[in-house]
Amino acid sequence: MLTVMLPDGSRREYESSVSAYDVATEIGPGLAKAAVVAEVDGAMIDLHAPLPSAGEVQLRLLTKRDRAALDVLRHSCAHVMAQAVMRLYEGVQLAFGPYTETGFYYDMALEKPLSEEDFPKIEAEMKKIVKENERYERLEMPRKEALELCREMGQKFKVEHIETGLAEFETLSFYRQGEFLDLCRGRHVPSTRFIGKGFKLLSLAGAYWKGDASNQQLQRLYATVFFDKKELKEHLHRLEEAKRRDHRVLGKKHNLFDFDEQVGAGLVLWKPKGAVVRQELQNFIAEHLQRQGYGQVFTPHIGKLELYRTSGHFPYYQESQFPPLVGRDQMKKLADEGCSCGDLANMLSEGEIEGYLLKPMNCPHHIRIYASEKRSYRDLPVRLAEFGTVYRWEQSGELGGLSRVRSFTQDDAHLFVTEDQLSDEIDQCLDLVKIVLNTLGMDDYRVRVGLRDPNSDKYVGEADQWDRAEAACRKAAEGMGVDFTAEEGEAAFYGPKIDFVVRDVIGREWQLGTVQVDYQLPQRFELEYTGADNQTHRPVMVHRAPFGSMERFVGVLIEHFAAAFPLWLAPEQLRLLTVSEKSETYGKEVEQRLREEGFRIEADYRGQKLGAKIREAQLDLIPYMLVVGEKDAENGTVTVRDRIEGDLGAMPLEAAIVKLKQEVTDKTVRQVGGSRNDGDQNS
RNA sequence: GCUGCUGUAGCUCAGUGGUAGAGCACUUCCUUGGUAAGGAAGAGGUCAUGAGUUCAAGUCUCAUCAGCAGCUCCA
Repeated sequence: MLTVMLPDGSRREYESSVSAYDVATEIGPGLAKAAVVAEVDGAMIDLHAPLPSAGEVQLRLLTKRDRAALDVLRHSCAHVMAQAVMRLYEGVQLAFGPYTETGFYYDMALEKPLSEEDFPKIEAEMKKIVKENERYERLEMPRKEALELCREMGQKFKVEHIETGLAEFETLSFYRQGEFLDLCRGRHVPSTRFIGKGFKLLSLAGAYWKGDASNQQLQRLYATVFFDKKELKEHLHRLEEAKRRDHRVLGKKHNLFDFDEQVGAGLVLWKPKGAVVRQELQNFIAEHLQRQGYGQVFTPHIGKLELYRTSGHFPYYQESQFPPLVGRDQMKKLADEGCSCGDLANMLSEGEIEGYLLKPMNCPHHIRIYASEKRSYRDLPVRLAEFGTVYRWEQSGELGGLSRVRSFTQDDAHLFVTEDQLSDEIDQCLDLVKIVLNTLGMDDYRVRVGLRDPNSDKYVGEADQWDRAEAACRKAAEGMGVDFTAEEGEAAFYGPKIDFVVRDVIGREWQLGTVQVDYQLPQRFELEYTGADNQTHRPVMVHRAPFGSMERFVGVLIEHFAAAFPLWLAPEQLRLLTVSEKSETYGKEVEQRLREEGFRIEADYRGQKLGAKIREAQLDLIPYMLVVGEKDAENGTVTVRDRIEGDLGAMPLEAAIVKLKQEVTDKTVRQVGGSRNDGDQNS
């Protein structure tokens, strides 16, 4: 006898074999119709699969309101998509077809590659399959039979997967709907009818078999599905909305930065308006560095290869660096000797000839500053900060907007501390990151503690030092009072780290602020200090950058504010608008006064109607407009218009200055509440 | 780096192998208007670059450069 416990606490008993669907039918035909899949003792099971014949189980029936049911639907839809493709095209080899956070994909190899022009045809075929309402039928068989079956079907990826990834499984499952049969763990909706009309093919991309770049590249067909068409429409609408916040689009529209083919890929040109944002952020950090006892330094953009041989950056990370700069005389000599590029690379690696490197990191330079003086424990911590520009040869396919560039400026600092000071110093660094994020109202981030991957050999240093450093990071993260995840394989090659990770508008994650603990570089550079015991000791290093890089941070910030910056960051804080050309003289007086007070102000004296000037200023996302007309000239007032609130009325110029200055000092972040004043009503 | 797509005016984009187009922006003139678009005229192009096919190429082919999506990578 089987006892079924339901989430509401009720229980039902069955003598004969039943499925979750049978139970649902008994409870009510409405539930039976709405049920998509079931959960038995926490494990997903097909609705029509038989429940155990005896004992007691917890049963939960999932409907389209459950997120887990949506994942199942998407997985089922992936099968339908594969089925459609196989009906339409020859020689389709299927790889994997899972659901994702927002949809699903199927990786496959075809004789003739698909293009987006094929989408309507595939979608039409999928509609047909949905209408055919084929049942998803689960088949289980021993691995030998499964292997044989996949061989017969000519599905070489499935064969390989059974032989490698699924080597430990004795029994394998397949799902069949209509003529389509696929190796699959499940689960699925009962039949294709459940998929409905809320699906859409989205894009086509390349993907490597099993995610390995040395394997064959497949075609990945991206799509999504929702339980109803309305949800699909909303999803597509959200994607469109996100595109409007894209920093690459807004950066161009508002003249913040640019890229230029002639300058080179991944090399940012900061235009005056973008430079203001970056400079204000730097000033903001610099103020906190001063408070926290940092010393500001400047170092060159290049350094000898010897420096990076010592640090370990060269030749091991050569492929992500710009190639070394070799002296002219040396190049000539080598050329005369008939030396090949390969020979040159070898000689550089071996240190037989010297060269310079565009710096990929600032740490070695800062280390040499530390080493330039005899240090006592009384000097520690030594905190060296620099907005240091570094150069990395990112793969061409990785470049994108401000998020991934080949030259970027880190708000970098290196702390040289005693073992005893380490914990407090890490805390102080984390505080700084939190101050930055709080000030800007960015609360949508996650914290990641990056630990070494025990199976990799890319790390340098002793295991016990790593253990201590990792423990210090964990402890610091715990002390922050926010959720964090510890992730193996996310450490730097010299030590573990604590990263602040945010998402951009298209859902990609970016590491911003970072704090890293390092026992290795002090050792490689043989750094020392004299302790209270008059013995020589080795300092520990902390690398930290609250923004990460100015480029990436500004990129994220543009998307965060949709380019409508708070007053203290706005490239153009104020715009003065004259009601008519009669007020130009008074306008110039007011403009000059505000400029002297330190505001970034522009004025619009054109013979246009006020309404037109206001509209332009709104679309340009100017925080405050100062309207001056003949009445203002008489009374010595300005009529303030807030980008968000609208007309605030006339006030004496001096009163406006006080108000605006206060908002700048407070770094106030004011979010748009209304619906029509975020400047993109027209786009 | 790999796969696919894209590159036309400052911006967003039309353009059938046969004389280069629109909207916005810009310039000039008219309008002097108090809180989201006043009117008229004008200027603006090596169709990314280089080769090829063709009587003829923005359009077809190839290469290069750059961008986009995804994959791989990110000290």
